Amino acid sequence: MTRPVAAAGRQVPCDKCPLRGLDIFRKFSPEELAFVSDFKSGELAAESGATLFLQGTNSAHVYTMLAGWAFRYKTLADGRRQILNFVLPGDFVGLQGSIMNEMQHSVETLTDSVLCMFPRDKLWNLYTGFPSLAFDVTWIAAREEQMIDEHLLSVGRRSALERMAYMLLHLFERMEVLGMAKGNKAQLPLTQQHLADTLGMSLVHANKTLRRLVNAKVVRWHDKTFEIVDRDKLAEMAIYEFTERAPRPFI
Amino acid sequence: MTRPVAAAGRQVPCDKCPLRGLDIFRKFSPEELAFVSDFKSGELAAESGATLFLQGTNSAHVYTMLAGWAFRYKTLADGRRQILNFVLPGDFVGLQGSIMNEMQHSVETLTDSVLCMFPRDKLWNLYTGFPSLAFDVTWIAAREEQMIDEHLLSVGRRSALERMAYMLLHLFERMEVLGMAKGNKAQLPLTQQHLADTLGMSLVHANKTLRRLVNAKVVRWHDKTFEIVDRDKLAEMAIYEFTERAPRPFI
DNA sequence: CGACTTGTTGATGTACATCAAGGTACGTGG
DNA sequence: CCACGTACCTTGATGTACATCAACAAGTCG
Repeated sequence: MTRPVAAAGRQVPCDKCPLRGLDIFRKFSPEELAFVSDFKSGELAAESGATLFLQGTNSAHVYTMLAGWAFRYKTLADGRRQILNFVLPGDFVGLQGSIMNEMQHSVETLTDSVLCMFPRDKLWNLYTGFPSLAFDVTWIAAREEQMIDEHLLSVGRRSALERMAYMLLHLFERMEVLGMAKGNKAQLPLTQQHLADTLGMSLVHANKTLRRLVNAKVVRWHDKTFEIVDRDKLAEMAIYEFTERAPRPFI
Repeated sequence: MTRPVAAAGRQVPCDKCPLRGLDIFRKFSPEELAFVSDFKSGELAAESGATLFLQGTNSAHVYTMLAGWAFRYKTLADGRRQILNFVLPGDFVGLQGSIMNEMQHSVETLTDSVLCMFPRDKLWNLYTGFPSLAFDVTWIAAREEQMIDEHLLSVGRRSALERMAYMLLHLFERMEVLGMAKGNKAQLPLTQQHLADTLGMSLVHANKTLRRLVNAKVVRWHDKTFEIVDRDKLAEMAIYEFTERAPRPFI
């Protein structure tokens, strides 16, 4: 289940970061870029299934996902698991553990992944030296909260079918802006068990709900290839409300 | 339903803020206090049932709750409502709308309330001038996320009875640290409809679930007075895991 | 080759929603 | 004062969306 995590030396310099080019990220000034490059202490290569953080512990590092998928989750004492959100390239991991003292959730990789490491004790330098970056950090925390809010609405008030439709569309749109989708297709490295634990339903019911979407010719999903066949219908089934994803406003 | 909101002139100076004394808040330096005093542009007196923010709009202000209760919620197009969290004294309201461009949730008061107003366009001064306060803002965002995470776990994976027990205990503990509880009693300004919309269940089922807790002599609740009769049993039913609530670590 | 993971489907049970009705307490205007 | 409306709480009857149990199929990996 939990496999070891290997730390690797530094490889991708921040000015060559492949994510920077995407227009969902604002442009950094040379000074910001220099600071971030210095802030970054290395890279972490984790294989699929690795536990990056464990509920109740703390860590000396914050990470950003450079390449790969992970998920945040919480468990109850008897093993019931709730997946809170998925971590895609560009997302923070472990911020909560650096701001508070202790992580209240766990994080596990879904694929072989590479993460950028930032030492926790230098986070304070970011706040004192680069308010624009500090604002970015808050922005990221607010966006994460926004996603969980919507997810909570789903689990609390949407039916299983609506929830499933919403989550698939939501994930697909996140992948699209990252350039991880090709047309209406994308690689989703999830099992149905992950989907079930995300949507707060049983594995069997997740399967049957997904089948309904497939039978209705709204989506396709074979091996790890996911395809949206009828996007409008999917959005309608999801009671989806489009929300603008503006890049953060300052400088 | 939605009643008007009245803005009042400034009344409570920050150095006399009744919340400051609570030990869940760190002490401010004189400089920080002076900045916050200047940042605060006035107070807002809202009566019970007032809509402070509406999903999809934005606002020129951020608020902190000075006295009173409110709740954050989202609705689906057909009216289904999910309450995301409750706002108690000391909590931020509307931060998301100031960091992002638009609020993705609504906020409504549960009681007559007084809020401190802070103009959105001066939030940036806080980041440039007072990194310690900027860090506080991020800390608050992280704490809010932590609460929603736990709530999502509840709605997704706890049974109705467990959820009810968890929420009552959680709210009671939040009130305790704010000095709003007397022994095992506290004033909860909620209706069962609010509880149902918080816990993602129907009003009828919320009533029956609550009755079960009352019949088991675990809690009492008459008029708006809530009482915990058997705290250990309530915690056990909630699958409650105690989490340290340390004040924020820096300075 | 068996052992394991992942997906699939039907049968059965149950936790929940929905519907319906009635109760108390409050207000209002007559 | 009563009649009326409204907000909130309560309880029983019925329906259904979901969970659980069980079995099997296909792929993969040692």
